[in-house]
Amino acid sequence: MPELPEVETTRRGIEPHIHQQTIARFVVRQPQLRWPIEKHLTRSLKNQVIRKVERRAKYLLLTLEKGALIIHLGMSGSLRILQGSVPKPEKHDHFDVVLENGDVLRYTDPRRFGACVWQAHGEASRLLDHLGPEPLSEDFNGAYLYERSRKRKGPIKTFIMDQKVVVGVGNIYASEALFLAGIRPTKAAGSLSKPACLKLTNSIKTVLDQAIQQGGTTLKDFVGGDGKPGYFAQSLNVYGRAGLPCPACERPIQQLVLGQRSTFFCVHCQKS
DNA sequence: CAGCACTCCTGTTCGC
DNA sequence: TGCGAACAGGAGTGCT
Repeated sequence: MPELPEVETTRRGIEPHIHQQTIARFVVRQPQLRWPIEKHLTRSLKNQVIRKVERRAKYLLLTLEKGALIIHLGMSGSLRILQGSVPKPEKHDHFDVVLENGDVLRYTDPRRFGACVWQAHGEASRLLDHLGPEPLSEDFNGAYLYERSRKRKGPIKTFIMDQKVVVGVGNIYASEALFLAGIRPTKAAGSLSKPACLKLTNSIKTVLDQAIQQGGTTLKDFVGGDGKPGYFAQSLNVYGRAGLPCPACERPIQQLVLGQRSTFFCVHCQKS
């Protein structure tokens, strides 16, 4: 399921192929994603040049001349570059961005939790407006997390998954970062000490960095822009490993539900 | 504002 | 073996 590292992996994979390329056609086969794909895009994207390929949180931003195409991969989405003889679209291939040079950027998303929305230049973005800092930026640090979390009674795991607090930390990496920091996921966010906040921000950065370097985590069907899977799954310490031995102390990993999300941790290694 | 629960969807896994 | 139920999950939305 695409979290920040998977989205960044995708961005890096497609960027060299689509940057400064002109869109010849935008073909929509299934407009019913999280929000319907606007019909006018089929006409209006035509002939526009892709000026920038960026990422904000888990959103991919293709900046064109008149605005930006905001793409979210949801939990089962992927984007691939197709070159040469383009294979026939399959069941869940919902749209294609066809370039003038014949290459195709194809969006696939079985569960259709993803999105593709148009953002005209100058318009305020409902989607991007209220997002917290990027986890890998200097704005996200121990002091920031400490300050933001004061008086918050909810569990720290839920807190760091709140996109208004910090973006891009999804269910997998939240569990992994808390393991690395030795912090119990259930601990009230507001009760973390300053050093714990510093440790946690560093752990989040470390986990995300490593995942990006390994091309993301492929649990089921994630593929990067080049169609290849990620390799971070083999680096997971706790996620999805309920009952299996903790990599550090060999006691069984525990599982519980926080904020309606499965949460994994080690009772022995995550005491603070 | 904080903190929930609900919602979208389909592939996979589980229980009988 | 086959069937339906349960589960997974990002994050916007709406309610208390």
